[in-house]
Amino acid sequence: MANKKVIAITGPTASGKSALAMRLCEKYCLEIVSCDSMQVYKGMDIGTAKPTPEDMRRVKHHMIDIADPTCDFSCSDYISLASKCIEKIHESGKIPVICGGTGMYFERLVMTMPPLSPPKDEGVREELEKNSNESNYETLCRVDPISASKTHMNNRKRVIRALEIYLCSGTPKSVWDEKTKASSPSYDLRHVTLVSEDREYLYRQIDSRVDKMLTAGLEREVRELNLPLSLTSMQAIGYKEMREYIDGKIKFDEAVAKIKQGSRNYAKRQLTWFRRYEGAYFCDIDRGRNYENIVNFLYSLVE
RNA sequence: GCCUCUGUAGCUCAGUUGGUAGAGCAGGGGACUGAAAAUCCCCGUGUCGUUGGUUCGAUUCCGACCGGAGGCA
Repeated sequence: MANKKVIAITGPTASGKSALAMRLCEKYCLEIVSCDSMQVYKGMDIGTAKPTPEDMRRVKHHMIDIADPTCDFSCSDYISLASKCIEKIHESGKIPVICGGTGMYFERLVMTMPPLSPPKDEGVREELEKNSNESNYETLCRVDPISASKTHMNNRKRVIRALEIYLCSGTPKSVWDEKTKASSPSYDLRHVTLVSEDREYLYRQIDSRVDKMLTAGLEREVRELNLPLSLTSMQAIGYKEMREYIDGKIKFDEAVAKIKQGSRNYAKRQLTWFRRYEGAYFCDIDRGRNYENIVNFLYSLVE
């Protein structure tokens, strides 16, 4: 059976992914599968640069507004839901267009890995949180030396996750990893990733987009959500800083500066993530001058 | 006008009892398998304000000058 075609548009924040996906989908009547860890949450619209209601009327979007921001939504949840969306779109004879900047979600989705390893266990995590980095890492070295060798001791979250997997299943994380690797990709993937050789340009785009979010009412949005910083959803850039401002911990100008800074740092990490896909088509946005070329290239991928 | 403090990496500042310097942030690179907009790792040569002097040797001590902050008049 021939693999089914999937088009993907990835890249750093503010590089123009969504607009390109819209152009493509409108022309060929395709559907977008958002690949964004924060656009899944309801009510988080301005700060996540979510597609507008008008956009969503014109083109069918999936994986947006599917979770409550008070809930934990994980990568695994994303994979199970998004892969079903892709399946349905294929059944209707269309090509899904994955669009977004969450590298890990993207990676696991296109590799169609079912969530194999055990889910998180708050109790186990709580226990492990009590230990020092050294002691947790020491345990991991004993129990799963392969994972230990790939994880830095200071990376608390990862060390704890690896231990959690072992403690909950009795099988080391590295063994689970091997199993998931064995499940081969089943899509005919056309992956376009946007890059900006001119980093300064990208950073300016980001700064001005943050200003637009502020004008559009980011502060009001965060006030209305009125959620604690401890939630995963409130760790989103723009939300955590506004929360701190609203709580009187920092000044408004400081919050704005931190949002811009955080977004720039995030874009850099995204660039690092997506740069490593050797099979991807890298398109330099070239200060926006390359836009029509990229559009035409995307069109060519459909045929 | 006088007195005191101050001038070190793009920014904020350490430091050298005289042997040409190091943190945080920014910036760059990287990792990433149920928190991922999260988390973590690696990368620091800069006329140590300018200019004289003392010294084997000055960014460090002394003088003058040029910036900046404060105090007294």
